[in-house]
Amino acid sequence: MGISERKVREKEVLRRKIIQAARELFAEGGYGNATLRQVAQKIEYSPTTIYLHFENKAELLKTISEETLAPLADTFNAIDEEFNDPILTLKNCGLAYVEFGLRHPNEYRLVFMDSQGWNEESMDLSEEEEMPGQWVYESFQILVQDCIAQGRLDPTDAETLTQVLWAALHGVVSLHLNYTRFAWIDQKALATEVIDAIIRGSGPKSKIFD
Amino acid sequence: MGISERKVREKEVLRRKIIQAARELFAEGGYGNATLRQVAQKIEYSPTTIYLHFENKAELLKTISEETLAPLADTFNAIDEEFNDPILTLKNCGLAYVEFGLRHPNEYRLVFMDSQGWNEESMDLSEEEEMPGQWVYESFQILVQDCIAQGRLDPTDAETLTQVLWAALHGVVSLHLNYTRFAWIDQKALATEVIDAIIRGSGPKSKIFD
DNA sequence: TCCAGTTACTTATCGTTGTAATGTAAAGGC
DNA sequence: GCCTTTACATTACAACGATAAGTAACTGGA
Repeated sequence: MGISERKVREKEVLRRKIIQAARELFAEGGYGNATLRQVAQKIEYSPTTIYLHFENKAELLKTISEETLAPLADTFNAIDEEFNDPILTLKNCGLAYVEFGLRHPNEYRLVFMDSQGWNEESMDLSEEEEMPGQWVYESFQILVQDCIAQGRLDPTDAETLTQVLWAALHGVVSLHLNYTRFAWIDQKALATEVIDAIIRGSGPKSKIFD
Repeated sequence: MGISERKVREKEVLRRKIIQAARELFAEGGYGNATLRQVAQKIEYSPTTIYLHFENKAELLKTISEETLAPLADTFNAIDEEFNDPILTLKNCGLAYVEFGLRHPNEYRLVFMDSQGWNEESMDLSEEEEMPGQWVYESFQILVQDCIAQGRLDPTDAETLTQVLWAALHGVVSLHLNYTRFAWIDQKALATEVIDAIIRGSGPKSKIFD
């Protein structure tokens, strides 16, 4: 019964074409400026065809954003294997996070800044379901716990420290995306300094991190 | 010639009515969900009348947001006078910033997160004009410089430290607004810890801040 | 081989949005 | 008393996301 499988494959191909076209338009003009009609025109299908593959515009964009953001998890894993030191891993993951966010501004916006559009009503995240991008928090939490377990960070509260760290890193990306023309110091230097300051400020009292 | 002055006054009254109505709708359903037609209906004028007072929807919302955010400057000044200690002032201004952002989520979003919509094209911020909300940075910069001047913070780079601090504080607000149902620790505790960690991590080596 | 049903689309359409062009009634100035 | 300006309303438009109603091709069973 290879025919129906070919159909499934072909359907998947069109789905990929939609995603690809949307991704490009989306990257050019940003989230709000991309329209379904433009996407449709780019792939030479009618606008309504998109609705056969995605519930609505929000779901299409959500799909794209999550797909784009997924590789960050791999990057985290690669860093984890490269460095044996948990503090160094934490630092480099933080840097990677910021760099990644700035390299994918539209997707970052959608997942970490614009979730208003689909978090409550249009998308139906049932009560305790995870918000998109929330796995980033959990990744950092594990790293922080590692640091505490090795006595490299103050063991009072892993949760608090993780939230502090994520907030600070997100702040760097978020402000950069918003104030693109502001006289920021070098982004990598800023990210580094943010992480270092927090790690220094959260280290065990007896031992100064260098 | 009191007649034309009355006219000006009446025009100002209508402008205030528009702003007030828009502010309410805006606060209820958020930025994107408020429509000019709803605003018009609320004040019992035609939709196009709004265009006699504001260039477009973006300018109306920008006006509202900046008006809402303005009192924060007064709060900063009040804090500055209440505490003589620059570190304490910095800490409390940071806390006030976070609290303010969370109390005015829509306006905060517009100024500090959604500026994409009007920063480059639709609004004409000529080359070196300030972005809205940028004064916050300058306020913090002055406070950081005060701390450095008194030897309470590491004097290497006021600019870097200010950016670190602002990014971290913004991150707290921004993430809270985006992940409203996330299991955040108490917002005030988080903000406090963010500021403390950074101040601790940026203090002069000889002296531990308490 | 025929035909009912499904699949994968398109076309036509709806309601809503921001906004521009045009119309209009009242008031002010000469 | 006429002309212009002011301060609105009315009408209209293009574009949007989304739905409903077609339609042509293909499929599977009798």
